[in-house]
Amino acid sequence: MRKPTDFEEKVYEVCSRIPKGMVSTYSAIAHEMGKRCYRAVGQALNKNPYFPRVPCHRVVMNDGRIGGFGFGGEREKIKRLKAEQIQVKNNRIVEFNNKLCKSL
DNA sequence: CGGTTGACCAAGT
DNA sequence: GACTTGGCCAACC
Repeated sequence: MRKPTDFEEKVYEVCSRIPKGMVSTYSAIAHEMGKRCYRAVGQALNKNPYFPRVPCHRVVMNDGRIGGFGFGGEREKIKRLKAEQIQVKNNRIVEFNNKLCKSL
């Protein structure tokens, strides 16, 4: 396994700050780092060496879509989200604007 | 050091 | 609604 870069560590750190029952977006995390590297954020989460520690399933697209998930695919991600009272309908977060946590 | 690859985004068709 | 295009940025080869 490769050692995570500073960039990736920052992504994991920010991601771990997302409160339970809330979600954030790749764009928001990138913005928190003062850059627009939303794609790189996604790649960092795909590797995600700190799986249980970092709740990467709370990170979704800017439109409220699910996006992807390395472990088990979107199905598993939706399942995990439902366990935190975040409901997903037709591949979209229900009341996404209400659950979204933009400031970390 | 140039080209390809993504858990992306926005605008156009 | 879906599909395509161009842009974006770090990691990888």
